[in-house]
Amino acid sequence: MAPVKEETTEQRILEAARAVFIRKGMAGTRMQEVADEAGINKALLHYYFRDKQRLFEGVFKGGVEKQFGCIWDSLKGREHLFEAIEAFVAAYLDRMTENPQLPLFIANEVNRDPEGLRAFIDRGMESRQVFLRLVSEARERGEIIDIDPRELLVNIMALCAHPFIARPMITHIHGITDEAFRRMIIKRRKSVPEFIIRSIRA
Amino acid sequence: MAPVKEETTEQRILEAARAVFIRKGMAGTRMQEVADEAGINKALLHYYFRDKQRLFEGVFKGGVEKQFGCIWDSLKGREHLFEAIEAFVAAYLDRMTENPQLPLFIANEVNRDPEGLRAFIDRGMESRQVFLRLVSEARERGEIIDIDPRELLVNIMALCAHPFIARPMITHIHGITDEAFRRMIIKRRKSVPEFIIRSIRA
DNA sequence: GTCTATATGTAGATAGAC
DNA sequence: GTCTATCTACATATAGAC
Repeated sequence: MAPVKEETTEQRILEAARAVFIRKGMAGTRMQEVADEAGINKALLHYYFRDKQRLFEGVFKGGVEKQFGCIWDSLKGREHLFEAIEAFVAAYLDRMTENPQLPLFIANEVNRDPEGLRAFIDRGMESRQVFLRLVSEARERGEIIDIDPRELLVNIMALCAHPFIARPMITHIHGITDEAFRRMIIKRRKSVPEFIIRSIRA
Repeated sequence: MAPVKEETTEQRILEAARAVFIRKGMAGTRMQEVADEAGINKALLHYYFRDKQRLFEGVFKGGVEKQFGCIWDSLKGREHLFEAIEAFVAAYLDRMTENPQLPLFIANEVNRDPEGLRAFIDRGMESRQVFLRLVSEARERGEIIDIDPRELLVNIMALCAHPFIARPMITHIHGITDEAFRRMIIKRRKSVPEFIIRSIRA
């Protein structure tokens, strides 16, 4: 077996592919563009990843799944619903700030191939259980109104993800710069949990 | 000039193209697939629309812009913020129920080519003014808390659009059928305005 | 492991018959 | 207006030298 050298090339390919796939989507991505961005040629790209599909999966498993997974993990070990909501929103917005194109990319690929991304989706099932339990407990303590917890979860994810998905529309319609958009996201770390909790508090 | 016969072919092309573009996006769409879906061949497709770009624009202008426009129009002539929110949400969800793939399609194309869709975005500017005025008036009457109206608009659109954008993720993670998803959307016509108004009511 | 060159398939677009 | 056949360009993928 080869000693553990710097696998810089494979690393560079994955980073490049990740960038291009996220920018252009699966169909819009050209292997040439990935090769260029990685500073190599197409042949070498195919040497590391036999074909486009496997390259895509490599990117997905390697980075995207993990990044989304750690958003879900922010729910684990929480004792109180409101605290969990704050943690989840903060984790979501922070991860997406690092990777503003990610939500749209995910949405696309999940639509394109729902089966292929099952593993990715399942990654959140455990945390979903935690969330449902916290809602149920808060309800029993009379802290929140009677609300469908699944719908609540949809609302939370909507408020986190949508600004990134509709970013060009938002910046244009409100006539704000990218910098102002960034500030808006920072504000939302506080305002979104407030918005949600005001809605559900008994 | 030719007499006004049934322009069924152009019509059929536009419907087919609309369906495929929405399913596959610009990059993922094959002219062959559009031709098949319209029951014609590629040559005839190019006869009616010189190239893919023009076909895309034809679809966009013809259907998508109009459909989104009438969501914005639901705000016009409203006298009270809460009423406006209810009308907007209802219009949004009804239009998207007819066309569940539309929000993701729009999000993609606005990201792909922000300049090209400026006209589409501008279509909502007038209604945006109406909305801002209603927020301001409600604030003066002391009916709502002090909230950034732009952020409120983002939240409303998020709660309307996101379920459709994340639909496969939602149906899978909550283990619900398409029929249950449809029922959830119907419920949201009521629950989303309630959710929003509870948040902002003084 | 990395390159150049090339094979193979396919998509967009046109020519020209009917 | 609609078709068949074809051109051209380009994208994925492989062969083979170094």
